[in-house]
Amino acid sequence: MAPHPSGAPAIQVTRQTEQPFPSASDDEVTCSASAPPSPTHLPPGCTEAQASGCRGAARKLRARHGGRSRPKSELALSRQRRSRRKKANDRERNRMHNLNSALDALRGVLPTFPDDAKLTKIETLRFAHNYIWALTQTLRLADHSLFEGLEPPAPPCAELGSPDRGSPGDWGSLYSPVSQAGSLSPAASLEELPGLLAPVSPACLRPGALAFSDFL
DNA sequence: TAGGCCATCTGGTCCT
DNA sequence: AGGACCAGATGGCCTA
Repeated sequence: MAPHPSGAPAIQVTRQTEQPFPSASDDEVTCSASAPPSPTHLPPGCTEAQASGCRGAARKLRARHGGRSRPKSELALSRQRRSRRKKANDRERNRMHNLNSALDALRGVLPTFPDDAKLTKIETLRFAHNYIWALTQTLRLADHSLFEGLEPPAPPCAELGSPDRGSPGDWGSLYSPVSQAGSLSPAASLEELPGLLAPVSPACLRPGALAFSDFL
């Protein structure tokens, strides 16, 4: 594995993604910007308020430009549209890259074998969901045993999924050191997980006890 | 070759 | 107005 060599991966999911693109110098407004669902092309005659939907917008535009319309050539308009599209595409690509980075970070904190095939996106999300659920259950069981001063309960294999589905995708590394090292840091209380988890589920660590697919 | 996964483009909608 | 977000479309790559 070792996707995150040292320290927890920093997942920076910001509402406002950085924009490597300089602010546009667009100086003109096309009708389509404020018009109702209009396809790619500017409705012919739109700026002349022939179309009822664009009338208000056209008037506003004229007002903004001091009452003087600035007709643009078809060429200029299309060039402008292309430029905007290109910028939007760049932003979208960047956004998806950020999303994928976050997904990679998530993969990094999920326990997998080094030779495991990379989880797909949907697998990663499902795995994470079920993994969190399993950890929660384990913590709950550990709390129980602490309160009652008893031996830890039986290995919660049943809690972790269907027990007897050992398969090529065996998943004995659920509580492996690799999975614990620095990867569970987001929640401070989780730093004690290794100690809590270890005694609780020895039987589940047996190869074959847990199938990777149990968490998907 | 079919099917799954993915990246990218695109237009629409919502939000600031 | 411009950016973020979303979903649909499309094409490429890979594997069974």
